[in-house]
Amino acid sequence: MAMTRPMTIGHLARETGVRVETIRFYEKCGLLPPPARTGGNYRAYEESHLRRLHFIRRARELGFSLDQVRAMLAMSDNKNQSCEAVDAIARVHLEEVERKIADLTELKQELDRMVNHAHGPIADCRIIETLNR
Amino acid sequence: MAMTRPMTIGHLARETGVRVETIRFYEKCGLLPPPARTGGNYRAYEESHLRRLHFIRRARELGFSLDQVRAMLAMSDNKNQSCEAVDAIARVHLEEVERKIADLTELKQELDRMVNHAHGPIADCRIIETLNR
DNA sequence: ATAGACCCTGTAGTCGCTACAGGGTCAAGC
DNA sequence: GCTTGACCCTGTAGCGACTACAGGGTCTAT
Repeated sequence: MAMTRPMTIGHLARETGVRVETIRFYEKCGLLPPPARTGGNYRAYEESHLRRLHFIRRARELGFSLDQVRAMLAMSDNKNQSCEAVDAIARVHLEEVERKIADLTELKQELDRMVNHAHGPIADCRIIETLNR
Repeated sequence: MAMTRPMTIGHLARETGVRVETIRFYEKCGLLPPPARTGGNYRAYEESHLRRLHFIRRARELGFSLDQVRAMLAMSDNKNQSCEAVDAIARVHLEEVERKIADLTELKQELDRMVNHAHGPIADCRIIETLNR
């Protein structure tokens, strides 16, 4: 019988770009279901794990928190529900991102002002002066 | 003799907008020097602490890490040095901020694309689809 | 004398991993 | 059959920058 080797955690890691320790961490905190084990107690993954981990990785890249990812996964497992709840999560996250961009842009302006000045002795360092205001 | 009351940690907190616990935390990790103590073992702060804490707060608001703040404080204590090192820290930080803005802007575009689509059953939810790619 | 606001120390929790320590398993080469 | 080295296992501790207790003590006003 042709017995293809089980997919190990290392395979999954290389395939998805998620580190081995992180995969175990995702399992521990309930994001990735515990896979079957081989005789030697190695984790043996299936295609479904691969897909789920890809999903998690992509969502994380997009800055969703693990809680948000968890919620979205639960919804996508529940195929007959409406997509509104997922949309709501994405919208909240989008707002957070927009707020962060605005904050950082203000910050950048202030840092620009601080940095673009001549150097001298500490006593009249513009940066320290600015921070002391 | 007129004995003004010592400045308590609560005063310092109200004055600077830094929480009491955070002030103690800054002391523990060496950012704020340990003040004198009253008979009842309360911390009794001086003007210098107030100034230093203002500095820390401002730098934190501008997104400098505690390590960066520590370095800048050390330099500003050392008044006869040049200001170049402080400038270098600020420049590195500015670059980080710029990179973050760029990343978040890309992110926002992708989220915009995800969110601006009609709702339907989960089965053809654009968001989940996008995350599955 | 007592209530209530404030202060103290020390420890554990948050988030999302990362990095060990101290072992076991497996495939290939000799 | 034995060894080497790559891989896997569990469990725990660490990061940064706080935050939130628990279990006490102090100070001020009534």
